[in-house]
Amino acid sequence: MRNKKVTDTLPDSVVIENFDKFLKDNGKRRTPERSMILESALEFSRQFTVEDLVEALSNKNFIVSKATIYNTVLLLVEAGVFRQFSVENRSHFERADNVSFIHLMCEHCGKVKLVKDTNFMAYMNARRFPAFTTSYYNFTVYGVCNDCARKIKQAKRKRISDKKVK
Amino acid sequence: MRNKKVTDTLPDSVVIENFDKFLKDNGKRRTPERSMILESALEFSRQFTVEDLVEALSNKNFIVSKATIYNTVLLLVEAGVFRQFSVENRSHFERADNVSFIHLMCEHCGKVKLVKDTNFMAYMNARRFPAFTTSYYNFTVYGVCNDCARKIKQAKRKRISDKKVK
DNA sequence: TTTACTGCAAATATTTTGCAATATC
DNA sequence: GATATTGCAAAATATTTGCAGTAAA
Repeated sequence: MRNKKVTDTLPDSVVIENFDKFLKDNGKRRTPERSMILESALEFSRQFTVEDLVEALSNKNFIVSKATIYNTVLLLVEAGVFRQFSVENRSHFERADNVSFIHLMCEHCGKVKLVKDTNFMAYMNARRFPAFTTSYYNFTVYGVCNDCARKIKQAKRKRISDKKVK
Repeated sequence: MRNKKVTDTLPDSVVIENFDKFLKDNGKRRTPERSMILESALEFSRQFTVEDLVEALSNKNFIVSKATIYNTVLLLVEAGVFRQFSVENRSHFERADNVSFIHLMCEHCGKVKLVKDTNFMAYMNARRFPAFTTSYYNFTVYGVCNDCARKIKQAKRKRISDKKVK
């Protein structure tokens, strides 16, 4: 049982195959834009926004219009490859095979760390709710990461010494 | 244990007092707009949007500008009375004392049901994460409520019979 | 050759901001 | 009376849409 992979994510190649299949099955086309966008999206280890994608693509000198990026990420969501959610009224995306991880979101820098908790997952996977059919769940813990805690403490110290100067 | 109130939240009067204290402590003023907005916000048993508030207030013939409503709900969040989150890139608000409930969100109608799970709460209250200081958490289960499941089934049946007619 | 896709620009929706008039403390 | 708050309108931000030209199948 040790280290039995519960939700380690699919290899990228499988994700790409799955998306190709989705396109074919739905009479949609495989275009260089779509391939590049998926490839770049998979390079994010965590979540990303449309803006992040624009930047990542432009760093590779691959210029794609925003309309196409929006179109494509929504297609990826439809295909079940990524999951869309909303943070501060902006769409974020993350691999659909990441969802059963606990998300630690830092309220200060916005970064998300994924944590696996097999006890919790086992419990939740077995859990049923009355009059409700579960499709997936998202567990996000909000707080402050140590990096930011340190910065906040330093800033506070500075503010106090500034006061003394006055 | 039976029928123990679903949400053991604070009484509204206490919430109002807390907000008043927050205003006083921060050199802010108590205005009729702020009082009415808080009162209306507390009448939502679950989450609500700014648009919901506009409607609720206008039903009471209390016309407040959107700018003031935005200003006030953000103040309520700052005061720790409500929590703000984002669904489909729109701000939603809910009482901060609701957060430790499991949220069952119907992907079809968007309604949220709160469920208490003492096992889960006890586990999470004790849970610590490395290099991270928790402030609160949100556990949302996405799926389809029975009401919507029924509607979807009916719609499907209709589609099939429509096809036969063709 | 058909028609799905791309990219641009315009449209939409939500939230934020600047500022004059007003009301609270 | 000083200044925080309100409301309006304009600005900012993210996303969606319409459409002409382009390219995948």
